[in-house]
Amino acid sequence: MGNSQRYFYGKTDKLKSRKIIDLIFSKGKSFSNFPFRVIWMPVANNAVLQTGIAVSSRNFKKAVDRNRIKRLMREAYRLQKNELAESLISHKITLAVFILYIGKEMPAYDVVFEKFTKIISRLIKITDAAIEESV
RNA sequence: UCUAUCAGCCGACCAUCGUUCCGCUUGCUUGCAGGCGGAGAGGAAAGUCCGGACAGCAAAGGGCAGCAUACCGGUUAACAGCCGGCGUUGGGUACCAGGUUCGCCGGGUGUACCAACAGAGACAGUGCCACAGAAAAUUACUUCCGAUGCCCCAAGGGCAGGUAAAGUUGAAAACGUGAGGUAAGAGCUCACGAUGUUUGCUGGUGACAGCAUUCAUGGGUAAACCUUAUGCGCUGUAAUGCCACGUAAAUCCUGGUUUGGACGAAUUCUGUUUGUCCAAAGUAAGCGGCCCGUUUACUAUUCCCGAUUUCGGGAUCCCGGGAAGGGUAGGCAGCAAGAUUGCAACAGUAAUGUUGCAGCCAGAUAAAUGAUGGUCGUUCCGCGAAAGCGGGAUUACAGAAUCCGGCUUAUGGCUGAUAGAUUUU
RNA sequence: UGGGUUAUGGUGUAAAGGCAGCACAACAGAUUUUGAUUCUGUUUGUCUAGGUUCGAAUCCUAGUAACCCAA
Repeated sequence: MGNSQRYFYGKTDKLKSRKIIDLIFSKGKSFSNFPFRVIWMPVANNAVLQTGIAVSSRNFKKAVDRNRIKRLMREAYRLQKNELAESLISHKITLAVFILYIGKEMPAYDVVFEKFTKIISRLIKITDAAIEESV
């Protein structure tokens, strides 16, 4: 790492393991910031921060719309997640996060971007608090 | 200009950041990070409605059941697709005769036009056809008649009986019109016509068409059962094979024979024990429904009880089958060169096929192909005589998931070709 | 990805091809000083589009929506 000016969201940064996803959904903690719902949990893993993204096919029947929303979410996350990663590195924990879109209408990119800034700052706050508790 | 059909295309470039795969390269922690280069959604990728390829079920046999298809010929790997033809129905148009209130009306025939057709069989059989109506398929309500027979008997009437021409109903009513015939009637007979059937001839590969002939005329429904013909074994790439990790080598249920023959061995030697092979029966499993047929297996240690050569019952071990349950959620192959794409020539009415040349064209797996800005192009709105200026949009339907051939459904705009209609010259 | 089932008033559910019912709900009226209960009446429907048939909720074809299963 150390090159924090660059904004990657590659293969290793994505949460792909079925095992961890099942674990996170059954035992992880969550909060909502409409139209998003965030599920997170500290997990022992090789990567510092892994994030998954999903849109319900119940709310969006067409694959085109689901892909569109996921692309917007990925873009917003990619540009803002470095702050969170740095905080995690300084605290020396690894985190798994899963973000769901629970709205029922197509979002605009500006709204998604603003919501993600709030989500990221809240995640940083929460992890700091958790570390202090455990210490 | 509009409509229909067919074919083609859906913005271009630059900058910044990013994404999946491949190749080269640098670094080391040997599978990760950086750099450079290349490739990266569709006509329907969709629905999953058909047909195949491919894989597994040992091999994929026969019959029944089940499912699908249904005019003919061609095409194809195959198809319920496609192409060409045949027939039926409807429309249009032309002609013919008729009626007319001169506006037109209904009928018949032909056709090189257009459209639709689940377009085999209702003369193999069974079922069904509400309400209405006499009657919905061997029937008779109102009628008509009562020649024949019987009764009252002058006329005439009644009954038995005959009849289905006329009437009403209905979606559908027992070939149509005319004449003969009769007691009244009836294809009962005849003429013309309609429809079907038998046989023959001609043309056509064939569906079929034309002509002659024979017999008939009792509706509809097979997207009711069914009959005939043809085809189909079942399951699907999350199939399947391999590697790694891990669990349960646990639990429950069930099966693990009999007879005969040949050859050999042992022995207490004409009887026992045992090995191999063959045959028959039996049991189990497979050929995913059933039957036939067929294939494979029937290898087993020790102990206890009854009985005491044989045998019966039970437990344990081993093997086969099944049930429920436990574990894994990682990787590789399948998996991207093919019924392939483009162009040309040839064969064919066409669908399509053959040959030649050139090309390699997505491969993800919580699932890549994106975001921002600018210029140009396209288009919309407003102002304006115009040049132009300002603002907006950059699009419809829609996102690969094993791969192909079709079908169906959703779809905005632009370009070209063909056909038709209208207007102007 | 592959396979299957269903669709009938606002809700739950019946109906051999022949008048589309039942219960609850809603609304109105009666009873009651008022409300509840009870009684009477009314409204609202075969998922959509074609086809077969004289006639379709039912049969056939295509579509739409909802649900379920395999791992």
